[in-house]
Amino acid sequence: MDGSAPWTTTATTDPELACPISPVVDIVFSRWTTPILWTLHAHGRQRFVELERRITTITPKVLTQRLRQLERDGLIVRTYHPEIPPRVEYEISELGRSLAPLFAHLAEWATTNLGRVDQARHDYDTKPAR
Amino acid sequence: MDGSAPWTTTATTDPELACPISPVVDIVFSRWTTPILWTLHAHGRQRFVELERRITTITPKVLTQRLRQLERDGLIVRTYHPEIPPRVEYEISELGRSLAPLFAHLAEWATTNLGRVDQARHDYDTKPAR
DNA sequence: ATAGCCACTTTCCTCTAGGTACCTACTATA
DNA sequence: TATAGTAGGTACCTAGAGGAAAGTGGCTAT
Repeated sequence: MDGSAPWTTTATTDPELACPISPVVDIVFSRWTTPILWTLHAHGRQRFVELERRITTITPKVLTQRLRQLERDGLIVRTYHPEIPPRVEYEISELGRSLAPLFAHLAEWATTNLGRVDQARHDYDTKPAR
Repeated sequence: MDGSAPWTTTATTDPELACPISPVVDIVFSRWTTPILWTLHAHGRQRFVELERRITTITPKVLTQRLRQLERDGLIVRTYHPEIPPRVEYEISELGRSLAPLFAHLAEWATTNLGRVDQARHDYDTKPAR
């Protein structure tokens, strides 16, 4: 590995993956994974119902599915307490925590540039003069 | 806006968007947008067929759809040359270029942590001891 | 005795991104 | 005449993600 920027390291070689970040996108940036990770990071260790209540529009089925996937990928840790009633707690793992600066970076980009995207969309839609 | 980290600025207020980066994810991280942006950044201004050849598995229909969306969002610029045969060139816009450090960051995370994800998956799959 | 809580699970349904395949108009080349 | 190249467009179809709603089991509170 040389010290050049990641941008320049990719040749045309890879057949399907012309893009080294596609795998990360699959793992981290599906529709519900970012809200879950974000909520977990923002509010710390939480139970199922807490997540359900904070991410108001998610259904329990999908929440379970995403949590299982995130657990399998090692991004969160699930702790089961065999009490009555059962108690389960979810928290971000060390690996998941390593995404924090990335998310912060993303949030920063959002605050400064989301307006430009809206503007671009408006411009595109209001001048159909080809 | 105070100077606190983006992480801490989100309360439970937002109904659907418990997560400020969801909009960015919708715009930038769909299945084909990252390979397209990556390829455009890595190889500079390109024509339709060049993109098609580099992102080997994409179909022309989808490539058109994604390019249109990226153009509308202001992330790329499309230049039409009314020649014979017609020539069209795509390149990253300034707004799109502002994503570069983010992508580099992502690529870096991928190289250092993707192996851990694989390991976590393997661990999860090979110890069904609940 | 009924209702409720928790953490899901199950079934069924919808919706859309993406895939397949073929088409357009024009020209250069063989 | 036929083929290839260019930048797509169009119609049809499939698969998978996600939504809606109800159920489960064990206990507790009223």
